[in-house]
Amino acid sequence: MPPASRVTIRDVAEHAGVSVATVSKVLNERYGVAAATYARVRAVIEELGYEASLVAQSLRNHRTNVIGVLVADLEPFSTELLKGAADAIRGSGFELVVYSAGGRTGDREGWERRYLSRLSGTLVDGAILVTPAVAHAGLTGTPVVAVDPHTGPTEVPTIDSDSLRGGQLATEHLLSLGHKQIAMLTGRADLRSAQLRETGFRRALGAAGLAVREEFVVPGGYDAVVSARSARELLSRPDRPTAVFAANDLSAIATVAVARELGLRVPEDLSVVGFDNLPESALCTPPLTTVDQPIRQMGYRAIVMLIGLIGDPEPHDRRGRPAPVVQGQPTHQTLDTKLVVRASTAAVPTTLPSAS
Amino acid sequence: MPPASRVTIRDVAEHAGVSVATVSKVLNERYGVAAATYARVRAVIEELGYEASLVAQSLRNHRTNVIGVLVADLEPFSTELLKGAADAIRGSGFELVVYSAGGRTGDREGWERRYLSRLSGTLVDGAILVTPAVAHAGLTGTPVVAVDPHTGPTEVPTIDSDSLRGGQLATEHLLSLGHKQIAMLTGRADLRSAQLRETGFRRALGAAGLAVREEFVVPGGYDAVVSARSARELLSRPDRPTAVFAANDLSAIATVAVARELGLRVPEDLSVVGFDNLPESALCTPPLTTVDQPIRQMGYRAIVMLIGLIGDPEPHDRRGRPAPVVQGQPTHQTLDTKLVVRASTAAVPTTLPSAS
DNA sequence: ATCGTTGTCGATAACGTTTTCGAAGGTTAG
DNA sequence: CTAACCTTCGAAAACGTTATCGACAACGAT
Repeated sequence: MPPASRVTIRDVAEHAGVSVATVSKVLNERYGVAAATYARVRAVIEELGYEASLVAQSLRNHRTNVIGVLVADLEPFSTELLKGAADAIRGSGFELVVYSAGGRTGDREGWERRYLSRLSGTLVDGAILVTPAVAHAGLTGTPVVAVDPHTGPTEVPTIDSDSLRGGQLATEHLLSLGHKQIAMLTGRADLRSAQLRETGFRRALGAAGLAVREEFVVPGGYDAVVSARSARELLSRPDRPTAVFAANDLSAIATVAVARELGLRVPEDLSVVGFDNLPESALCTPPLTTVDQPIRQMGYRAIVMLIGLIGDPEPHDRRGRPAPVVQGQPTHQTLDTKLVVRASTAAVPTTLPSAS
Repeated sequence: MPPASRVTIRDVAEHAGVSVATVSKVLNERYGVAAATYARVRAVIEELGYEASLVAQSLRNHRTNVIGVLVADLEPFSTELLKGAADAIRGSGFELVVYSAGGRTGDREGWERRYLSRLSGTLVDGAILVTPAVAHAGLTGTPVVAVDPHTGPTEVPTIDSDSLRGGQLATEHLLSLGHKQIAMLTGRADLRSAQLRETGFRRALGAAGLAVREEFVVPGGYDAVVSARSARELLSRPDRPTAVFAANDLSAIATVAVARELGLRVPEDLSVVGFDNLPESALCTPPLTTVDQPIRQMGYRAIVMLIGLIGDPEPHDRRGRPAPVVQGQPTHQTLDTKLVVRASTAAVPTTLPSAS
């Protein structure tokens, strides 16, 4: 019982009276070891409690079996996504490292760039970028998939959801309730999803023959505190809107809080619809009408896609068996969004709230 | 621009006209390299965009700078803890791997055992066990700290919160509101925290001169679905309790849902107090009275303690400087709990609810 | 001149694996 | 009996680092 030094493949080899090469072969189920030897080595492995060093294997194999997830912060969206990723990782033979930048939103870009570059010669076989800010220019050959990517054209494999349609659904719902003065809290300006939700909003209004009042589309930044600030201004106006579409649930919840604080009842005096369908949005008061986005699914798909991109290690000589070559799955996936109506929206009051 | 093969320390050495030994020295800021050489090598590193291979370093140094967090599932508690851990990890030079067993609660013990054994010869320098089920018998010399550990005596360094006092606080709060028929949904039987919350409950009742009705303490398992089942039975009784103390917020929220479903109003007909103070417990309807447990803090402290246990790598020859030896910090920490009163509890109705 | 001393640097042996490739022995075919 | 093959195995070269330790030069002091 040597508690100090780890038991290595050499120890196993000596105890079994074979070479390390042979031990390695039985470990990897390679062809060319006699049944008797195989059994003996297996027994010694069991007896010594040997576990191969992942580090040494990685060095030799150029593959760590680790996937990195880069999130700016562990807010509800990332958290939910992480669950899906964890589901997908299970049994895949990969591990999950979580890189979180943490509170400081200022140097988000710098932080991402730094990690992206480190990513080159380092721990992970591939990475998932959650709501990334950077264009990830000149990446290092390490496979990457982005979830809800930044705006602008990108060659990076991507998972997102149908934000355009989602934005339309939300807005149409409000319109169908009779609302005409509808405001929007937009999302993080650098993300494509935010842009699309806003276009969805504008299109729906346009289709209904309504002009958008630019002073009614205010920044929310996918963030609770900036949303609260904008909501306060918006709802303090004498000609305040009767409904607001928030670009995500965090913003919507913040809006509800501000409304309550200003003495407005939701949904009687103000309808609010969010976007995301976080678990907490069903719990809050009132339960939030929102656009469902299959976040866990997105995390799951992202991992699956990434693993596909990483590919199998060369099957080598294990008695023939040509590599299956499963290439060719699509490199962009957009998942469906749908409206879920709960209690934060209601028909516009017949008596207009003091507007003209 | 060779996009294929990574740039290695040898490349840098050649470009700079020095040996790999020298490059390694400048990388690690070792003593004994001339200023001119240092600058030249640094320049080449920059130019080539060289990043040292963490894998090779790990192999050589016997240290991976990775910390593992083992969670059974990514429920709110683990998630919150993870945030604290992520905060603490930042700038520490370590990375965080998350191992999640996932839904399947059946083989929890088997899963833990498996990972614990793998942990021996593997990726991480240390690990954090969140609500572990196993005694982690004969661990491998890898430092480990447990958060909210299993019952029974344990030598493992531990972080938890004062569940005993928390249980008492919750119960005393209900008592002070005039409740006499108080039920409890217990937690996961294998966890010390669950046991202590129950003792706190019993002690408080005892101190108030009330006998505990054993049919009122029912299993909740820290789990929403088993709690819901127990709550349904409990609240269907003709002599149902007027208040219930749930061992965690998940159970409390489930109880509220069941109550609503049975036509009981919370808090008018039934008071509910939880335990954890999850973020969502402030959002739900009604906002939950609960015992606050500083979960993020616990995650933070766990990482700090673990890093302390791992210790600095030998400082070697970087020009003297004896190792500081920061040993001796306590190996068990119990954080304070406190009651936060919100809207799910109220005074017991003066007219008894049809009981004798 | 000679002898330490000091300052720089590089060859090299690890770290724990996996894979190649050739050697040794056994079997079968001619 | 020889040639060809197949099976089983081990020696050794990688993989990309870091630490040791000796070589070598320059220099001041005797």
